[in-house]
Amino acid sequence: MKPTVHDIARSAGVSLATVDRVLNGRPGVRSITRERVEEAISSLGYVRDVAAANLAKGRTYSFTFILPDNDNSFMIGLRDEVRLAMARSGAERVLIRTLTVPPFDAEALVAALETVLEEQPAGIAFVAVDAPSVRAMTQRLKEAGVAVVTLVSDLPGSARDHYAGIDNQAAGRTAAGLMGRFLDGKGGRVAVLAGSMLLRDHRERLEGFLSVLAEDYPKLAILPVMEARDDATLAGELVSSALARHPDIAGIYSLGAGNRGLIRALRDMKAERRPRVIAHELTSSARAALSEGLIDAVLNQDAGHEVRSALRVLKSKADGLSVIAAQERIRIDIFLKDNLP
Amino acid sequence: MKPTVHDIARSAGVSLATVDRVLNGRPGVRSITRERVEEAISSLGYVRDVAAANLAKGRTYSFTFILPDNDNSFMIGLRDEVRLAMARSGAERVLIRTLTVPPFDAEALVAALETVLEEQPAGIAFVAVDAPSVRAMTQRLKEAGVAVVTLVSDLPGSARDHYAGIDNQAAGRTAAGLMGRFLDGKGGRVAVLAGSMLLRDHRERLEGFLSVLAEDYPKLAILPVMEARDDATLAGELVSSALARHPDIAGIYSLGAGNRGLIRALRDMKAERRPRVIAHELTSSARAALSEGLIDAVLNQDAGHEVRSALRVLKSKADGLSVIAAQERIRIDIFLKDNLP
DNA sequence: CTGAAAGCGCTTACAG
DNA sequence: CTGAAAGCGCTTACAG
Repeated sequence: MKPTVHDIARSAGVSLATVDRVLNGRPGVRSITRERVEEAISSLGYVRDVAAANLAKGRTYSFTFILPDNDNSFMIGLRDEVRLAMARSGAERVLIRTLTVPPFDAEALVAALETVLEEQPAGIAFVAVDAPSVRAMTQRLKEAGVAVVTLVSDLPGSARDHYAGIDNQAAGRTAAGLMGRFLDGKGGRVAVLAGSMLLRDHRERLEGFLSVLAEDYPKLAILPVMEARDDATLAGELVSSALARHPDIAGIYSLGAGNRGLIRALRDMKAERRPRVIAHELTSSARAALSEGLIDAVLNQDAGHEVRSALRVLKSKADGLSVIAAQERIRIDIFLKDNLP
Repeated sequence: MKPTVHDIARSAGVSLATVDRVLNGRPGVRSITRERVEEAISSLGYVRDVAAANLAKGRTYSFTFILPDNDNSFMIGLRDEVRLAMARSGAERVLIRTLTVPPFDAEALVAALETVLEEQPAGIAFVAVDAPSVRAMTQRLKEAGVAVVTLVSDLPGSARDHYAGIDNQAAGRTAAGLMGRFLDGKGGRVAVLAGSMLLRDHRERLEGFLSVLAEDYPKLAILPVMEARDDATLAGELVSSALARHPDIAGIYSLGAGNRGLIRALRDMKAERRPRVIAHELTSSARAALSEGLIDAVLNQDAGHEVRSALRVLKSKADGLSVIAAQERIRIDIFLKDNLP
């Protein structure tokens, strides 16, 4: 049978309270006693029953998610997933709070984190804005013993415990690998539609995309990046005018949001003139465009997975447990019309 | 505060034991009493604390995994993942047993299931062999109240609770969608290398592949399917001779195991003559071939995810809980050399 | 510095 | 048909 605290107490000749003190690294135990207990723990091969511990502690994990109030489909979906997690969380002694902040606003994010810190939650997940002030704040959170997970957008080099999101460089490289093979034997120009170069994930995708094209497909000519600020109308205009100016555009990589405008521009073209198109995020309009054949491939990050993973990691960190790395890796899903879920 | 059994007992004016009987649908409660308790449960919005219940029950879930003793990389990896899960399971009152059986052998599988049934486990996961006897056995397992999950290979139309594996039809379609786009503007023949048409997953992949090629890329000519029985040597010979006979082979879809032989044949060719190649399962040799540029894309099922998902589902079913469908969908991973994990 | 006792939310014999 | 009491594995005041 699995050994329990009782077995350890008996074997070490101490009381339950002392076992508990040693188990949880609490002070007030003579080192001789501590050693006796530790000896018993390891010789019996004790592993703590976390569920029982939490029950006894009457512990409810309180976690806060800070999400930008962006109104694009992806962020809406992300907020929905957090809401779903909140609904499920009751059964698992987890209390999730949500805070929304204006997007891309480091000051607002820092202010929100400050507020949350005062509530002393067990953990925080937030969509990072890449700024020194956010890094400094993250450091303070960690010093206060709060588990910190960045969600969707990372803060590399900061003190955060974990990043729940995709590798955007790899996503860009993958898009290039696909595009290069799609256009192999055809040639032509490649257009890139981005949201904003101020966004770290967009920059990283672009970087990955360009580096692979340059290295593996040098014959493909790349047009200057168009920035549509994740705005569908602007995206549509930019794409239409680029297509008008360069009739030899053979491929388009849309690495940001606002795909509805892109799709409209594509639909306006003659079918046989349409370029190969790779876009991000499987929104309902992207899904429709895939089925219709307007978009060839969609790279997707699963918001549900990201939220569940963030939660699992927060819980593990709050318990001081380790995570299963392979399980928490957020993958880049690639969808063609043929493998739509 | 979350209501507990005590609150219900007080509110309904009964004892804890009676609350428990109603909660667990056990007999021996007058219907008037039962109604009073149910009234209290719903009016207080009670949700049971599963962790506490399991602690009280002293319950250990016992699950059995039945795995074929195939020696290809994928099956070896699958068995490794089950072993990892066993190592982790101690902490969660889960006991996992493993049984290996000869592959593709319905009788052996049925015999193994029979043995396992006598041990009355809470649940069973097995790599299905598609046969009526296995279906009948599955039915008996369910009648005995055992949770049943098929792993990697499904048994459609049977009584199993869940399938933890990919949609192989969709995988074949996806391969075709990629291949069609890779060869668009080039033309040529497409060769298909399979393990055995007796394997349901191979048949389904082929079916998906052929249907999309026929519908969307009618200009691509498809050579008769080669069956290499998942044997690397045979695969190498078949591919080499096909390439010799048909110098215009522009694409190869390898939908089974035994890719080492295929890779050898590819390496022997002049680089500029090499076809586009799509294969299955990210084994170490496939990974190397991707990096080397011998293989263009690998469709992969993550054995670790499949095992963890199977376990989660078995646990939920054993507890009579529902599962998060989106979380348990096993995705078809697509790897280029650019997004290798 | 250490221990006895009560309690977390549930279940389980046992008694009536 | 119903209930009082003990117990699952841990933690937490409180007392000494």
